[in-house]
Amino acid sequence: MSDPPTIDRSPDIDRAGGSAAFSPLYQQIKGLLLQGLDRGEWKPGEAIPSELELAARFQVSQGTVRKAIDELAAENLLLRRQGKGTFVATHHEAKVRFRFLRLTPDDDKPAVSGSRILDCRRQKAPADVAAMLELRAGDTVVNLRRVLSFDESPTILDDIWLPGAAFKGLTADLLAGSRSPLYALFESEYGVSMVRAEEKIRAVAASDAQAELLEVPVGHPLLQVERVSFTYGDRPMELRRGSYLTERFHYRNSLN
Amino acid sequence: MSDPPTIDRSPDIDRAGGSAAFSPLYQQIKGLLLQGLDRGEWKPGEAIPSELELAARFQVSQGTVRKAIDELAAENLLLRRQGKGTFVATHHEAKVRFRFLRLTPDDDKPAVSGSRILDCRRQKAPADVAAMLELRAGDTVVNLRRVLSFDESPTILDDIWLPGAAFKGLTADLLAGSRSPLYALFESEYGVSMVRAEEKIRAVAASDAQAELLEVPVGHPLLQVERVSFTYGDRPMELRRGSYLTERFHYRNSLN
DNA sequence: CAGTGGTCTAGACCACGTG
DNA sequence: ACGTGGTCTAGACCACTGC
Repeated sequence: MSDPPTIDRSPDIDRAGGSAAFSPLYQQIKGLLLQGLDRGEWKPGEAIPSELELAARFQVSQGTVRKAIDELAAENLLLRRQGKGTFVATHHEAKVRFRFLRLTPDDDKPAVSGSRILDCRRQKAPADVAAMLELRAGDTVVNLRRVLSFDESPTILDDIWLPGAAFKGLTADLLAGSRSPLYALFESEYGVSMVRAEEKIRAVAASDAQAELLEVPVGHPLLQVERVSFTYGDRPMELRRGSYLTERFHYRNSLN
Repeated sequence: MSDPPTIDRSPDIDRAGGSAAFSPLYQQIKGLLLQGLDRGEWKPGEAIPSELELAARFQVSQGTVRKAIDELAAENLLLRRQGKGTFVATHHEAKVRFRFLRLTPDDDKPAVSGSRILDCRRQKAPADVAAMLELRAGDTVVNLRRVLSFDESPTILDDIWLPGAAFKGLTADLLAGSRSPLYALFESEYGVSMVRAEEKIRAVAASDAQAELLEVPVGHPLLQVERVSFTYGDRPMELRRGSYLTERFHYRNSLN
């Protein structure tokens, strides 16, 4: 049944090169939990075992498991709900979605949104894309382009690149028939959970193509957001280049 | 000496309206520590008392103090240093500064920076500024405008508004003679610690005035960042409207 | 060596959600 | 009534810093 996984309880002796790498127990537990998440042992939205159960499985105290879970919850990988259990975060919840969707209406109106797929094709990765997704030159990628509209007016242009190996069978038709956000679909259909992202933001002038799609003059200022998204082992799984119209929307950010 | 401050240990009975507001002990301790920080009992850069000392003072266990400090450290108000103590965060450390300075060179070169003060005057707050700083219409504010250059080329235009009451005696001369970042100066000279900020980001076209100062054509795309910064009690203490040139720099952001 | 924060444990009890 | 996470405690020991 529960083979207690490999845990190193040695208190600092017997390590290569003196006091090299000291890893607290709870960090090791955290690592084991991360492996479980990565392996899909517990799926997004599901509950993980209770703290006492994990403590028994890993042969540590409840407090140690608790501290491991605390960190994963702080990183938004897990979600604690008192009285119910601890759940794997999922992009199907609005709360998680808002962490990645930073463009918001100036007046906080709801705004009806629509997505139009321009293109969805598999091809060899351009050099820059391959580098950012940590692929080998020539590996296959999926390139997806779309326009998002709010209240019928085109507002976001997305140019998305995904590793081909992980997203077999992703087609424009499949996307068109989906009402859920992209990351939710990645999660449910391809088992890829986006957990963290890095963005680089610039102001640029709209190109001819962009201008036409967004229905603004050429040269119109656009907010350009280049995002790399990561799954569980800090493995990059998406490169997204977004161009936003910011006349009635803005990108919100909090500095803590 | 140490009057143990008011702490409510009642376990949920005797509260108005049933199970209204339950506040754990460690949250109350956190509140007391926040008050101490706000009052300036411990200044930025200084150490706060040790966990054991605080536990004795507040009549709780070390673990409870620890949990309070953990949260304040997670919010970057305090900084723990093993073996040394727990310190009040300060904008004089590079680490803190980077949390608020998000514009970075595309190639991570150092880049020599310079600041030129355009203007620094006291005046009655415009309505929008008053609202965002939670001042009364007609209260005095300080308006500060400056250009920041990197490697001699003007890159950032700042239009900064501060509550006049808290920043008495702030002049262009004083600013010109300072080599430290603005927030470090606010901290040392005026006892105002910026702790958190909210930003709204847009792409806009450069106005005549902006174009001239940044040495670009009128209409050139600029990244416009409107920031409200807060001190300890979530009290807004600065409104900053920045316009950034993003040809050789970008605004970096992490989504967690 | 003393003092600080960091880890780990064990146990008691509370608050919440669901039967 | 039960199981979950949440709080609080007390004590032992470890790791880091500085005298």
